[in-house]
Amino acid sequence: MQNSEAMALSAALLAVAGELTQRIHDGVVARGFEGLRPAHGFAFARLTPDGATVTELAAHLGVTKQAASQLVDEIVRKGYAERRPHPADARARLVVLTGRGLACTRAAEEAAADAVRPWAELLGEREIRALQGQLSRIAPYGPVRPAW
Amino acid sequence: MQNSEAMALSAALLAVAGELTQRIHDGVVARGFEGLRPAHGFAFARLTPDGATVTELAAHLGVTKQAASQLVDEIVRKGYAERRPHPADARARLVVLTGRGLACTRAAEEAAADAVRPWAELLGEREIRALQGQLSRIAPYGPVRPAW
DNA sequence: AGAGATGGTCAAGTTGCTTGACTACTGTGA
DNA sequence: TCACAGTAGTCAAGCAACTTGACCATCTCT
Repeated sequence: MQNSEAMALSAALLAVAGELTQRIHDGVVARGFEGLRPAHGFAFARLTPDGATVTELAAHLGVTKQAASQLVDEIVRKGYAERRPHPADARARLVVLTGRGLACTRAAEEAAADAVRPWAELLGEREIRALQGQLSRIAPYGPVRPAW
Repeated sequence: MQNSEAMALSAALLAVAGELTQRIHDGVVARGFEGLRPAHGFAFARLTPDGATVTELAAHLGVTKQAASQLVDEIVRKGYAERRPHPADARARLVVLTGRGLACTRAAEEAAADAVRPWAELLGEREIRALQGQLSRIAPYGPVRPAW
C-alpha cells in the first residue's frame, strides 16, 4: 500500500470519527444532558458498570490524575456521579454513576444509533457488520485519547 | 441494529482513530518535526497543494479565524509555512507551505503508512481496501473537527 | 515497625481557544 | 462614482482544560 493510500484511509477514518463524535455529543445535548463534553463520555464508559477510582479513570483517559479529579468534580457537581468510600482501600474513593449518569449513557447509546443509522442505509447492514468486525480487530487496548 | 451495537461500533471507531492520531503524531516527531500538534496536520492537509487563506483554514478546522491565525503564526514562526499577498484580494493573505512544510506532510504520510501496515497484516490487503471503501463512502464533507 | 509506593487533593502556571473591537479592503446599487 | 454593507485579518483580553509541583493519608513489603 502506498503512503498516499494510507493517508487517504487515515483521513477518511479521522473525518468519520470527528463527525461521529460531534453527532453523539449533539444527540446527548438534544436529549437534555447539558454541560458535558465528549471527554465526559469516555469517562462514563469507564465508570460503567462498577465504577472506578480517579487513578483508573486518569489512565483510561490518558491524562494526569489531577485532570481526572477535576473532571470527576465536574460530573459530581452536575449530578451525574458520586464519590463513595472504596470498599477495599481507605485511600481510594470509588466514583460511580448516579441514575442521571446512567440515563445519560443510555442517551449516548441512542445518539450513537442515530448517527450510525444513515451508514447502514448507505452501506447495508451486512457491510456495517463487516466494518464493526474490522475495527474491533484493529482497535487498541490502551487508553482512549480524548484529544488530538 | 441495537443501540448497544451502535455504541460498540462507535467505541471501536473512536479508539482506532485515537490510536492512529497518536501514531501519526509520534511518527512525525520521530522524523525530526517537533513543536507540532495533530491539529497542525489537519491544517497542512488544507494548505496543500495551493495554499489557503486564514478564513478558509478556520472553516476547515471548525475554529474561529483568530484561532486559525494564531495557528498560522505558529507554523510560520517554526518555518513550515509563509504568508504571501493574495493575488486577487488585497485584504487576504495566502498561506502556503514551505519546503520544510511539504517535507513534514511527506513524513506524515510515511507515519500513516507505518500505522496502517499492522492492520494490513492483521486483516489482509483485501479487507483494508474494503475498510477504505466503506469509510470513504460515509465520510462527511464538512470541516474536520480536530478536538472532541 | 519502618520505608517506600500509591490514591487523592490543593495550588499555581501554561496554553489553545473564545469573544469583542478594530482597521483595511471589496463590491454592489442608487 | 461614491457611500455603505460585508469580508479578511489582527490585536487584546478572558476563559477553561490541562499541566507540574507539593503535600497528606493509607497501603504494602520486608
